[in-house]
Amino acid sequence: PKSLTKVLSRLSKRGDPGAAMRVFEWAERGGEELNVYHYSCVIINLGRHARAEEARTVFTRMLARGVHPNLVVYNALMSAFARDGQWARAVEAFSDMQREGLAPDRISYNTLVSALGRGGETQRAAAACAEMRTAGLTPDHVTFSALVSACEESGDWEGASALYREMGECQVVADAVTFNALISVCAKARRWEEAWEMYTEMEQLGVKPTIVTFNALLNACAQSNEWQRASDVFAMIERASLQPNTLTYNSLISCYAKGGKWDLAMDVFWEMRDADVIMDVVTFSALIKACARGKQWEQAILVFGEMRAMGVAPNARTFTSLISACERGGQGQQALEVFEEMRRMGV
RNA sequence: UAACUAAUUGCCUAA
Repeated sequence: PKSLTKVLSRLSKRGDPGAAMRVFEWAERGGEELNVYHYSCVIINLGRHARAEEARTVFTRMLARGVHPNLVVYNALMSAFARDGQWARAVEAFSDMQREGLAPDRISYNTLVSALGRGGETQRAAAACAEMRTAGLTPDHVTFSALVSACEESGDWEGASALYREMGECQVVADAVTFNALISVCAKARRWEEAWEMYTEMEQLGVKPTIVTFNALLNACAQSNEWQRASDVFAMIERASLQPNTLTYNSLISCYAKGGKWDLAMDVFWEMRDADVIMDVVTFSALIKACARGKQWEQAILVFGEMRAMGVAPNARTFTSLISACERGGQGQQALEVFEEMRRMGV
């Protein structure tokens, strides 16, 4: 039974929801004694992929089999709803859990706060945090990070920095994820100065930045049109002994796309190729956008061709940028052809 | 910067 759990959890960590599911169903059919650990693995796995309905189905099947759900199962179910954007159903699961006589723990509250935050319900998220205190649990760095992230959608950087101050008052120590979230809020609010301030604060406190930190800073450059600073931020990555990833390069390309620097964006593309970093649909869409803004429709078409050659499937956003590139270049006929190709591809 | 622990919570990109 323990080894079956290990297999299930390993399969889900490798990001293969189908495989874990098949193993689970095979074990179920084989008359294997399935316990709460097995069910939780599957629910967690489905939840990670925002497949809330299936998670819910497994949950009911578990009840039908007479296996009693514990806190972990309820927390996982809430998380599944949260990822699927169904905060109301996460709240419902939270009440169900209480009705079953289970006392929500810190993770339950954190999951609830996160579910509400993702749903843009910042007021309710704050209320959940207050309720957590009433229940005798103290919010931790995870709670605060979730609350900070809840400020991102609205770009409420002032609310986020108020939370940061509150953390200090509560003696909760901010970690890298907290700072990354803070930087992201500033990025969203197009506040480069504040984003940079958060980074320096982080450095002063001796909190080690991660690649996400630099990705968020690069995004802050892009949003605030500070493309001149992008190469400096990028250079900091190597000094921190970190590896740039696809998101890093994509954000860097976005900096140059916003600034209309299509040639610099293309340089990033070559660098990405040399570094053997995987290029995805975002990479190419951002490049095409850079070409569009730089009035380089022919280059945009070339990039699109490269994308197809590499087997990366374009989506609606890719085509939007490509069509815009053609239109800006006064290539109405070309734009129409691109449009028709999009239709043919069923996008 | 050790290792160990059957499962659950917070961070980044192209409109």
